[in-house]
Amino acid sequence: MVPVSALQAKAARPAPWLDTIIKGDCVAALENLPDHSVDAIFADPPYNLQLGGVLHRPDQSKVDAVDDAWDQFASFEVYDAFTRAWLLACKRVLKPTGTIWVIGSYHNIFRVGAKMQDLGFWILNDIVWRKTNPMPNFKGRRFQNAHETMIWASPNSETKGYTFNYDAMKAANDDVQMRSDWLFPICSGGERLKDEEGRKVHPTQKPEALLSRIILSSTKPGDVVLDPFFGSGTTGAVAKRLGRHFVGVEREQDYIDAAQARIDAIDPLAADMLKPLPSKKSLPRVAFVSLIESGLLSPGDRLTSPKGDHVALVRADGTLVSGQTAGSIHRLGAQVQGAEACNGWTYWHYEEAGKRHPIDRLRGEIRAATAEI
Amino acid sequence: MVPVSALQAKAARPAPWLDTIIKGDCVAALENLPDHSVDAIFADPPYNLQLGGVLHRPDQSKVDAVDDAWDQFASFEVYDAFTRAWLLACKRVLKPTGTIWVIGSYHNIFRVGAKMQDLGFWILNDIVWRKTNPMPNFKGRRFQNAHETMIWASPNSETKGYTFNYDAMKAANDDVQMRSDWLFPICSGGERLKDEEGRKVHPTQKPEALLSRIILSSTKPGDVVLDPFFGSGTTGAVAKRLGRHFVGVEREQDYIDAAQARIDAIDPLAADMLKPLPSKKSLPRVAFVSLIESGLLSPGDRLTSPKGDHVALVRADGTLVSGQTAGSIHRLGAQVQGAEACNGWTYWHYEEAGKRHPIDRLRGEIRAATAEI
DNA sequence: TCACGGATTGAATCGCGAA
DNA sequence: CTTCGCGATTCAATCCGTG
Repeated sequence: MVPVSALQAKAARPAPWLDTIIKGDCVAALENLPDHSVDAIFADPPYNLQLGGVLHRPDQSKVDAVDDAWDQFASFEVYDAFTRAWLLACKRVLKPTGTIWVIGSYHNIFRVGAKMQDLGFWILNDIVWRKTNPMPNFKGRRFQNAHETMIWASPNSETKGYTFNYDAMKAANDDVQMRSDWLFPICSGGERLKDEEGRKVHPTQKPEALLSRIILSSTKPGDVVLDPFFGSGTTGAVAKRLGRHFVGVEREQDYIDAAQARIDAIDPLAADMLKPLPSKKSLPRVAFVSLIESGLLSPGDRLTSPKGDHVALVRADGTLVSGQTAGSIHRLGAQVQGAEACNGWTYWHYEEAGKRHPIDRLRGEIRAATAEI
Repeated sequence: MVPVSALQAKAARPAPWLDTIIKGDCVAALENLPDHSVDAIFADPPYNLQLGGVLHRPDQSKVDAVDDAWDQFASFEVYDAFTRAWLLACKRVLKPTGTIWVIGSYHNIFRVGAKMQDLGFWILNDIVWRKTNPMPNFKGRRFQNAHETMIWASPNSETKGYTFNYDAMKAANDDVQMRSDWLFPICSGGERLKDEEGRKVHPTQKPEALLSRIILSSTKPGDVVLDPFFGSGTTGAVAKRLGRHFVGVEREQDYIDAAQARIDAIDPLAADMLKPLPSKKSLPRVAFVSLIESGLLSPGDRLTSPKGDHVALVRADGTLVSGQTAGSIHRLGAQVQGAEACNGWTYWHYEEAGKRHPIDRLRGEIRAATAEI
């Protein structure tokens, strides 16, 4: 039997694979990770591009296409088997409350998405990355391919408990909900990793802005983000900067070297720059009765619906009464509307200086008086 | 043996299904159409939404969800079999030079796209319909689902000969290539079909603007457009207005009645409003030698590369000579650059008033002098 | 007739934790 | 395991009634 002290030491010691790049094939390498050990996954698998010959621009320059060995598959069947294998490995290491992001183009994303559904992943959104500066269609035979597609999914249809920083996304988007179409430039300029001869290190390096939104939307500080196709390490770089842990898997030593150097140069942001915008649910709970106890409301006070067409009286025990029926602020609000549910805090209003205000405002006063900094 | 005159009469008589709505299941109904008989297909199949209970808005009103019987499938397997069947039927009736459009959401589009690839369709683009006014995410648990996806494909990987009105799309897009992300409002207002009680006739009526861009981009006037899930008939209405023929297949009589009345009320646009923008390739061909024949160039004239670093002389037979080598404007242009191919019309320049101009300008003068209106 | 405000609505896989 | 209480949650556009 293992002594308790040893167990405690083990629990306290961080996993050896945390914040490292594991060299090897993604399915084999993931066997080093326990079940349900990562909070989020970003996967940028080979797109299985099926290119014909060499493509030239109108000025005769050659398009530097993705023709690397790792993007070559003999058939759809082979690609599907590959997809199934890495998705299963990812599903095993992903926490039930975690989520996975997969990016692809029309060459592969339909096969990947269908396989994800077959394996029980539950799609939460498909997100379109609209490129500000996509490559033109040189032959003029199709529309300019100006976007890529990401699938955001839960590992099963019991989607309870996954992280979505709704309020942060909304605040970042001028206080309206973040949409499923995102606009970003492709990775270029100083952000693009180059070797000594100025050649790009990786043909499909993803922009940090894209990973930043992904990580900020669906993980919390301290979470572990896995990237099974680590490449040039954008996921690791952004995770480190944003105070998240990363694990990368990559087969090619050149990519590993470049990614490691890149990540080593990253300074994480200060913790107070990463403090998540508190969701309303995470605010301390205030019982309605404490408004009475603190004197903000008194028994017998008159509350109304937003338009004043329903009236209720405050009782000393923190219930409301309206006509023959009494109940909590929520139940009575639902009842007078004939609705199944109601947020009593925003439904019931009190009057002050001739104006109606929701009692949520009084709750805010209590919270402010007891707030931590 | 059928007399020749009967064959001719048959050829002259339009097919009985042209510009009609065929009632019935799409696979069975398409058996009425011969092989390779339609130029384009727009398919808006059931999305297979898998909704939980009722969804309420923050104001407690109920969301009118798509819960029609035609969108119910027992499993992914059943949906896949359904998809395979109608795609095969479509593939048979589609001309080899025709193309197919399929629209869907993340619920079904990945399965549909994978099945299309399995059946040998060759994807030309995936197109994102970005909605200006999508429904919000009421619970704040996901990103606002603000787009749908369309797949544009050729029936096989020999994609030669399909219609893509590149220049018209480019001209319509402020003279830059049309991208793969399109912005349109959802169908509402006066365009949305309503019954006598003001209820929407069809839960998922598509906007005419969307079909208009599809038809204008990938068909020619007089082409036949098939819609195997005709619904409220947007495809037929837009096809008729744009001078294309349509065929619809629809199971529900209510939808057929509404669609037929809608189409009957459409006035086709005048033919000269539909004249396609001539693509550059379809402009009358001009032989280089005709520039000499018409006196715009003379034998012995000096042509240069765009930067003046290569020089060639015009010969009377319409070839160029540079140093030891001679050849067409295209071959010699490629040769002096060490390139495989070259557009000699834009590569070779003549000098006028101290400025260099491509000889394409002289070609333009010849075309203008012989142009039709 | 126009301006303004309130009501309605659209392909939606839409909560969480304590008891 | 289920049940139940708490209470969080919407954007753009059209339509309609009122002044």
